[in-house]
Amino acid sequence: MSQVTVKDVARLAGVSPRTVSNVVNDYTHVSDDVRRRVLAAIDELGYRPNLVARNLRTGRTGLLALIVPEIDVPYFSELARAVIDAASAHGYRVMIDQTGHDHERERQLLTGSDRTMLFDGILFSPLVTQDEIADLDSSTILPTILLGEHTFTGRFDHIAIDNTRAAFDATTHLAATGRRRIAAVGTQPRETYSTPRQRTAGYLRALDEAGLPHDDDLVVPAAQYHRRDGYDATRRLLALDAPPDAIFCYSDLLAMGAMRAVQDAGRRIPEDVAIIGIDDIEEGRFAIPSLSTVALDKDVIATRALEQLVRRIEEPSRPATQIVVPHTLIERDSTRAPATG
Amino acid sequence: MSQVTVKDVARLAGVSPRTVSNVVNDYTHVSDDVRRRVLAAIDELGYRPNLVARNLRTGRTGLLALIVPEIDVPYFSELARAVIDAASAHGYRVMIDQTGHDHERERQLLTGSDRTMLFDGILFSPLVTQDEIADLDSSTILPTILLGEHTFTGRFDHIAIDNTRAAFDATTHLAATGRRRIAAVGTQPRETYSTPRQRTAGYLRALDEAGLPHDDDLVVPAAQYHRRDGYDATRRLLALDAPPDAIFCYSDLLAMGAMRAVQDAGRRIPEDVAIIGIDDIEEGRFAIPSLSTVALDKDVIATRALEQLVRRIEEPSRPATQIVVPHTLIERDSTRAPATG
DNA sequence: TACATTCTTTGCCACGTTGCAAACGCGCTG
DNA sequence: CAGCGCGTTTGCAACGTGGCAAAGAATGTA
Repeated sequence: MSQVTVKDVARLAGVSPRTVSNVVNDYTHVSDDVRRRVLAAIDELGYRPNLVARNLRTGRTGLLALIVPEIDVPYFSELARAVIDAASAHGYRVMIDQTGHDHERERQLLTGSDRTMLFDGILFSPLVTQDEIADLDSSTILPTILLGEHTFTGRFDHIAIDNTRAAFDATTHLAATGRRRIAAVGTQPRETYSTPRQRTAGYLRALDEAGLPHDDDLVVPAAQYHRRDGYDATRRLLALDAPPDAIFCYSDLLAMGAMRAVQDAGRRIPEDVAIIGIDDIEEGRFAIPSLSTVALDKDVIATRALEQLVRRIEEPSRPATQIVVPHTLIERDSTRAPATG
Repeated sequence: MSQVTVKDVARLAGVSPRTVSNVVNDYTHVSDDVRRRVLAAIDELGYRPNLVARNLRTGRTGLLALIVPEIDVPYFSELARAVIDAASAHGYRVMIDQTGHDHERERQLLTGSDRTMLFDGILFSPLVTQDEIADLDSSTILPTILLGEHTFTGRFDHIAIDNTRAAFDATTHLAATGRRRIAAVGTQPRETYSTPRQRTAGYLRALDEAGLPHDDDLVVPAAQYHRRDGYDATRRLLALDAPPDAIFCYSDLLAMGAMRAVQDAGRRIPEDVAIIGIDDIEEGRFAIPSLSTVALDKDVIATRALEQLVRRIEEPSRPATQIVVPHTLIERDSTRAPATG
């Protein structure tokens, strides 16, 4: 456990500490002989560079922070996997923070008011905050990339999803299979959360274009996007005098709960009720029935996010950019057209 | 972005840098007047202590590494959530590395041969490595806690699960509901992986105690523990001349794939085939039918692991201990006794 | 008033590393 | 053989912080 330093290596190899550093950092002009001796000494002593010291000197830590609401929500764990892999390709490692849907905590994490100066950059996937972000002075915080929000303020780099369009596509798909009473699950009581707001907008527009009426009874909030919330919301929908024949859930996880609720109520999917989500989590592919969804390509999101972040770390003053990642409708068993139109 | 240091604060507050440090660290003997002035200066300049420098000085980083095979496997993402929360309670933050089932990478991560000296400790959940761990000299690496393995070598602190017993309980439960041909899914080609070996041992012992014969055809390997692996293994089982009437999967995720395969084959759960897993992931609670399982309490695992790790960080030379976390059989719909015994 | 005691504040230094630029050594050229 | 240039190695200093112990100020005691 005792720290072996460049000095120890230098002494053993019979060179200066500085030369050891040169070897470790692959400096060009090092003779083969010296390199061999130094490497042998490193090996013998089990020397490992102290990253903290190195980073104090260079100002880089090689660490990024990924901030998500909850890591055990499949969308975020799948995203985290992609992010960690993408970061690894750029030589970075990823620390994960959870906000637990807590506004104030999101803000703290983002401004670094507690987690100071230990990271080279931040990847932030805000579930809830929006206005707060706009208030922040982007020049005072670390290089930051926002993931998944759509409203672009010009202050932060942004890997966005076209939420409105995704919701529109999902709802239109349901209408195209002959559904007439299409419910939406996942609105939020707080108006400020932009993702659900955008999805609701897309849902309503799709109803308009399909010539279907709006029905407030069919638009149900979900406090968080857990299976349980989808389950509860769907039970409420099924208890209506005129229950829906299709449910568009604002996330796949909500949809998993919805599917369970429909089957618990003794109704069939998709014959009685069709269900579609957004995210394309692995779980939906193996669900019974398999879940139709709007796929967000997490690998593309992660790859683009890391390109942007690395670029911004190297050039902090560059103008903020926005990238919209395309999505794809994936039709599976949960929305197959029923035998009778 | 430019770094504000104690010196800047000291200059503005009209005190020495050292005094600023005293204020920041809540040193006892600081006059109220000075404290006020320093805090005001900190506020005005937006000073944030540089953790890298602090950590270089104190030798602590406040960072832990959590090493798992894949973060998007629900068991590990749920475990990660618990670990991050538990770490947070001790003032630590958690960096996550994925081994991707890669032996050599597990070894590298564990010995820190690349990730040098940046963490105060390691939480390591090895899916595969076992012998390698035994070879390591525990005194040369960071404080490390192993999660989930059972074989205790006395070299590392260990939060263990009684794998043998868990598998025994699961299999015995299937036998108790009248199943006669109980399959096991999840053995590994490589004999060295101890978790599957222990589970197989428990499975076989349960068969013995229930008076059921062993049948090699009913013991199926799964390369990794993904839904797809469970699906493929189960298809093979169902294609047997004498297919099983119950399947014990070595993880819930395997079981999710197994359930899908059974239903794709037009057979009913639990009437034709009962299925049980291990892990108690949230997904299984909402599956259709809901999945019986052996629950491993991830919060307890995480809490105990952090207690141990913090203790070891403070006292590196203390003897290694092992804690076995209890498990619980949870009966749900996937193993309800069929109407006819 | 002189001295002991306690409370505050400070200067110096080191943590382990790398940037900088100077120094060294060697072979080549004129 | 002097002089030059390139390849190689090195000493010094600094990144920003906190440990240490001593200096300085304030208070209490004889």
